[in-house]
Amino acid sequence: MEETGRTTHTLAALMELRKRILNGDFPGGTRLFEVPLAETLQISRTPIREAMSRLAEEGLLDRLTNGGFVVRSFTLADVLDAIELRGVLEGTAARLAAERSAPPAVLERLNHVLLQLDACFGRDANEVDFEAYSNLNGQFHTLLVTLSGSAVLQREIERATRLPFASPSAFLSGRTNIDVFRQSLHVAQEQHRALAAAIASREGTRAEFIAREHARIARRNLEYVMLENPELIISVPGLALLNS
Amino acid sequence: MEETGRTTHTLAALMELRKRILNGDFPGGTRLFEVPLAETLQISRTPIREAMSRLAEEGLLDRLTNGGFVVRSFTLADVLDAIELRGVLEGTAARLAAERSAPPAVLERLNHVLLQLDACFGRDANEVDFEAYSNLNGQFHTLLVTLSGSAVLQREIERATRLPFASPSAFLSGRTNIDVFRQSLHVAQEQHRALAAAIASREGTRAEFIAREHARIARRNLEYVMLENPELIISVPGLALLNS
DNA sequence: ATGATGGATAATGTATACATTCATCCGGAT
DNA sequence: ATCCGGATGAATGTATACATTATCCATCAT
Repeated sequence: MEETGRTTHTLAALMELRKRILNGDFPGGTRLFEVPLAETLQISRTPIREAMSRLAEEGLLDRLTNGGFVVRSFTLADVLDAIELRGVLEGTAARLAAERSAPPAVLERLNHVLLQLDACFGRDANEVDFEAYSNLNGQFHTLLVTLSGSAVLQREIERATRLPFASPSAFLSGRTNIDVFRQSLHVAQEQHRALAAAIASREGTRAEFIAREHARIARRNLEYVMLENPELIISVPGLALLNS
Repeated sequence: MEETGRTTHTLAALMELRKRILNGDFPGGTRLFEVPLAETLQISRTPIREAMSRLAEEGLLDRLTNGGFVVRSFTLADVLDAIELRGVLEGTAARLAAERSAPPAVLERLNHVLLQLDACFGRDANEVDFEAYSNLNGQFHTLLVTLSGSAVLQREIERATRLPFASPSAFLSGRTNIDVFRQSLHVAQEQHRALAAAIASREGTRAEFIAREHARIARRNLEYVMLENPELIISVPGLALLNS
């Protein structure tokens, strides 16, 4: 066989199918058939099956009762619930981090990220290094989960945030560098600070609810997109698979 | 091929492997190899792979980076966290049920189950129809999730609850009809009543925290087993795969 | 002695032929 | 006209041969 970039056919199919699904090439509810996909991707049915199985694990496909897969379909309510769910889970991570003594070394790293996030803002309120912020924001959320000290929770949070629109950086991609989003970053960063402070001083309930509210920024951004700027839908990762 | 009871080899392998894992035949961390399993189960590697893929989806197996699967291993802390996580998720379901107007018809069904649960208790405090209670308890928890009206949440709760020791009926199997557990049912049922009342009167926060506390009955039962009655470990579904 | 190297072995990855199942439609009997 | 039943096709299920890769161990050079 030819080299396809030093990877297995399964992984190639996985990435290609994921890309197409997130891109909206297959509307929600579309059934994916092995044979045509195998022909399209020029590989056999075996790695296609394996890839679809993993996409079901990711939550992008649903298994049919009598075999086969369909693209999972998401209503706006589903996406809002997925965001709320992330808030609940991250809130739990924050609470546990506060209740159980979070390791000082990791807390230190969290504060370091906090300072770096501060540095993303310029003197002018509208001046923000969007790219750097997005990257550091991801680090902050990862550290928060680590701080909880719960492998089980970490696993489920990673799972829930694998749906791109439920990820903490859903509205932070380069493609969505938009006034409204940029301005929300000041609020978000203040929440980051409060969250770190609450964890450091063992205020579990405070930490939990700050994290929930923090996730709701994404909810507001989503509502803005849907109601006032629908042409942005295609710019937000994963929103292409919103149906109806 | 021979008939093996009107099902596919994949499903047969799935059920058999699940049974063996939950039974503790493969200690946590054991790597499962396709070839020996295929020989043992008298089928080819293909359905074995498919079955293992689904067990990874269930959270019983972990994928290795370079292919292959290992039995997931759980520490006591992991099990406690899984129970806490169920509490958090069911709490969220309860809160949403309260906040969003739960359909009266479903609320009615919840109250009906509540009455049936009451009927499981005899005049003597120690007299409980354990089997019926267990069954109705499952219905109650299912209805609670339905009441939330969130398909996304329902999906994740079903997922989290697929680990048997994190299920609402983990300590309610016929094999664990034990004084300590039986007595906890009175407290549990009082929480069921309070939960239904809180939802009916739209008290979201109250509902959320009752549900969390409700899950912690399982935590207490687990601690009892571990500390005071370790020989019961094998009687509680799934606890066999606790390691260390 | 130690580290690199290479090959044997054993595992998963892949293609493909064939089996089975399920839905659909057509035709005939009532 | 309607219902039942079998043919048909298209889909997944399964077995298996072969390809590829990873790992371990022996061996050699330093």
